[in-house]
Amino acid sequence: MANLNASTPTPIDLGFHALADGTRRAVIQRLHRGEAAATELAEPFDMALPTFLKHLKVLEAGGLIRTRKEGRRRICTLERDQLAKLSSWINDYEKGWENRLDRLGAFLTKGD
Amino acid sequence: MANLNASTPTPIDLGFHALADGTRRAVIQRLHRGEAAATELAEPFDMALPTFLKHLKVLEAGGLIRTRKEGRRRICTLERDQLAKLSSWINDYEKGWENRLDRLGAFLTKGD
DNA sequence: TTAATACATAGTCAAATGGATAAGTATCTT
DNA sequence: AAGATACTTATCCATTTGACTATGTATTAA
Repeated sequence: MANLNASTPTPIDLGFHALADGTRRAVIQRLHRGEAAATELAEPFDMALPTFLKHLKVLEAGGLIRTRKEGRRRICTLERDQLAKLSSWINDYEKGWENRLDRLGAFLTKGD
Repeated sequence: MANLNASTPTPIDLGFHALADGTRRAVIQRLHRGEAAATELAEPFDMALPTFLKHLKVLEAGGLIRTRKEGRRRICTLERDQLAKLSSWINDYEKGWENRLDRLGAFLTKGD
């Protein structure tokens, strides 16, 4: 039977999921030194390119990177804000704040 | 075909994986206020007990909780060190340090 | 000592994950 | 204009995940 309680994963679910893999963490490390295109990022890994691109999508879904198209290249940059949020989840264990800040964020951006 | 490159997940893989689920994060929140038995922890969740116990195992595999048996109850306590390590992975992006500190830790505890 | 409590184990199942290959499109470069 | 480059999309496959039910075991309580 399918999971009837299934709800879409939250951004924080997706963020931590993205961090739960060595390849993806290595990409994050690399991007700390500046943005790069997909194939450049893929180069150190012994993995088919479509497989690697899936990792990039997981990172993007987790809000950890942003990507844009430049000509035929897809440039990836680190989203330091999301890294900070995930770190805060761990450290700010007054988790009431988490929800209040989330609602505040939703309020402040509701016009987008 | 099976993945021939498959290697066992690292502790940090398991740690972040454990954090990538709302039920498990709620358990962590709860344990910040003190240890508790499995069934007590399960009580707020609309989920069969064996399902919940699997979440506890994922938390334990991720090093985020420790458990012990007290009579028929299984008591769970938070492993703040592992939370700190995962947070550090995010914040200390001079990742050379990660490995050096791991080796230092191994050295300092090698007599245990 | 019987019954209730608190797990523990085993097995099933659908969906997601992480890998692959093959073939298509879009953008430079020559 | 043709070829090379850099993705992109589609499909496939084994394993893992996260849910369930059913049943077994070990403590405690009556």
